[in-house]
Amino acid sequence: MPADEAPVARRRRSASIWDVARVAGVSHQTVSRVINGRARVSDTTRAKVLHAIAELGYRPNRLAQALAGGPVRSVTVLTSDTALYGAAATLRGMEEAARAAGFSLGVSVLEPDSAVPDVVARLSRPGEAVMVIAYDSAGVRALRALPPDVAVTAAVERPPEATGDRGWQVWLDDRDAAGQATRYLLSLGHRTVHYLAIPSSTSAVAQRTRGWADALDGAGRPAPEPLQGGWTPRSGYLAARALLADPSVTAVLCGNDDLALGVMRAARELGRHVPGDLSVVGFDDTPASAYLNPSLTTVRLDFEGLGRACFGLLHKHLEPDAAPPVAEWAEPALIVRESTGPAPRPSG
Amino acid sequence: MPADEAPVARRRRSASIWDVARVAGVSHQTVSRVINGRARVSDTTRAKVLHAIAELGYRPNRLAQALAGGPVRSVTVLTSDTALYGAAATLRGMEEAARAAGFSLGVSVLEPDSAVPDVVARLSRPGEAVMVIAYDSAGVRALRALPPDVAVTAAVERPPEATGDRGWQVWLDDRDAAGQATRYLLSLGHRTVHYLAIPSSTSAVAQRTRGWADALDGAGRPAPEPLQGGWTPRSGYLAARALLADPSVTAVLCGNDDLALGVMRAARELGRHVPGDLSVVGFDDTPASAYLNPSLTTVRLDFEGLGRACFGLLHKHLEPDAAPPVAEWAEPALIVRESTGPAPRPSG
DNA sequence: GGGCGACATGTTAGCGATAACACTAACGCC
DNA sequence: GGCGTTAGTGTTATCGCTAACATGTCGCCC
Repeated sequence: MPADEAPVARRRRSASIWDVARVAGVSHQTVSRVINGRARVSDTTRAKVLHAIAELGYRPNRLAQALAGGPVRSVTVLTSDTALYGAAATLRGMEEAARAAGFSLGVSVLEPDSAVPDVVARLSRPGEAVMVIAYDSAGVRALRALPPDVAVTAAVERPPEATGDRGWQVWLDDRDAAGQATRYLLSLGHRTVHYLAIPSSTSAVAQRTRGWADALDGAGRPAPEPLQGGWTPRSGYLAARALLADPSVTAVLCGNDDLALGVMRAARELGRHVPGDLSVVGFDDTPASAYLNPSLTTVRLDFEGLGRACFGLLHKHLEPDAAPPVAEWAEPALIVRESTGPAPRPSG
Repeated sequence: MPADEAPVARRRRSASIWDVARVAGVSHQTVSRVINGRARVSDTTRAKVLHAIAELGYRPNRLAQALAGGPVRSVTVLTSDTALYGAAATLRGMEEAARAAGFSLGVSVLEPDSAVPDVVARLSRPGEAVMVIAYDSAGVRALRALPPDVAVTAAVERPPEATGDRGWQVWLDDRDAAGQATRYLLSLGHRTVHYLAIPSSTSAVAQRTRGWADALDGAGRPAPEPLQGGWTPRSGYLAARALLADPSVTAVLCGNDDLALGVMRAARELGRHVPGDLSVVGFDDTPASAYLNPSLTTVRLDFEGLGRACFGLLHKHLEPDAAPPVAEWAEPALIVRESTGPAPRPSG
């Protein structure tokens, strides 16, 4: 009985390298050579094969290519929350660079509590190439958990201690920028600067916190206890409701722009004018920050460039000869806008 | 030369199903049975195999699994600009649902000008499962270009004309919400409502535009020509600089929150108070919108739910028996905040 | 006690490609 | 003419896995 007549729609198998070979009247290996172009094939043969490929609508099966030991050209990104600007922008940069290099990208999101074996199980094969966006503790944990047989580079919040690790990690040197922002606020006459931190990725003190504290220290100013915030505007809002009860607080540096947004909202509700009574500085320079009311003074961070570089690093390791040199990314830079101003004159 | 150490995987071939079989003293097929759990294996044998797997740190190679005809459980998402809130949030929803179902997700970003064959070439194998985020024309083009052998579902801006297509597309029914927002503004006493549109995905009139125009029509009000905006705050800002020169404009409905942000900025610079002189409504309800100054009246769109549903649909198609029913997503809803208010009394 | 299922397992044949090697024909050189 | 070289092509093995079929081995029933 012809199987064709079955009512069930049969999945017409699409063309394989063998079909192309048959149509072109050559061996499958010759087809492979034409596809990969790394061995010599005569022009007439090549033309026949290309013709057959077009006729059959043949596309190489990447799974089979990879299995058979061909170059893999696919990378998995491990990241935690893509709702966060930094992670999302980094991912964009990675994607862009990967696409430019002809790599395809897989994305796997880490839950705050995802177990290590789970993470490892997501990788599709041994030797898998991975990039980790490790700005928070989930990312850092995942990075540590990766088995030694995976090729990995990472975008991290702070430079690793071990020098051996530095080669395959990239980060934004925002310590300096945090200091710069702090000094800028002091120069406006603020007695001190309060810091509302984003959650840190490790137990160590974050770079931004360090930069802020060092700048205060350098100026001989008291460094208040840094406040621990979250990532969201809401979290900044809640923290600021408490913080701004203290009238001596006139300048707040925030770990990201979302926190700063929440802080400005809280200030408004408490009748504190920004920048008249309170100066606010953010981190990230999200696209919205220039349009806020008031527009936000912030530190521009080149997450996309970092993402591109992270991929570039990985590419370099996977294909040392083919990969272009790893591009630089921009240094963090303070962007002064409307949310900062001279310290208020003490009333009375 | 210590730089070599980190990311490059030690090329020691990792354990295969054969190694496990040897260690456990069974055939490789029995190992396959244990892994997939869909055939009977005695408890003692299973225990031996599991022990061997643990001992060797064996992980199945998904490429080989897929190639050999096993279930594939991986999906590629085609999207254009992940910097846009709608696309990013949809992607998050898809990712979340895919992860919950044990699928892995590939992401491929469409350039505005990416050629059709390019897009098709990105798919890793025939029969690939694909989701398309088709809120803009690049997405719609990609959707149309997909060859018939790929399983595809899509999140689209507006319902397809052909009823046959409806089964595998999902969309947010925002026409009604646009009407609701428009009627709300009219109820505040505004004579009419201007509309600043996001770029539309097709040549047809977008749902939001329809909803807005219909509401004005239903109220017997003149419908001004809709303004064509882009996606960014800057684009809203520029459009509004021109629009707000006309003092009769008292209410603006914007195609997304970013445009609204730009409009509010322009209003401020032009000395127009929001909401006193000008009411502004957005679309999306981005996380920031509640914290803006003034906080933004907007239409909440459940992009994440839509993304989850889009995956659910695909899952249903790929594994009709195993897939759970496709979850509902929330209806668009108008969220009234501070950026809208009574129409200004005509001066003089 | 022989035949028949059910169960548990092994064996073989692919999936669609690449790698390694073998082979053929044309060419140059002495 | 003999012989090595090289370009072009075919043959075979292999990647790690699953599907389909083959092979035992029980226990059960007539």
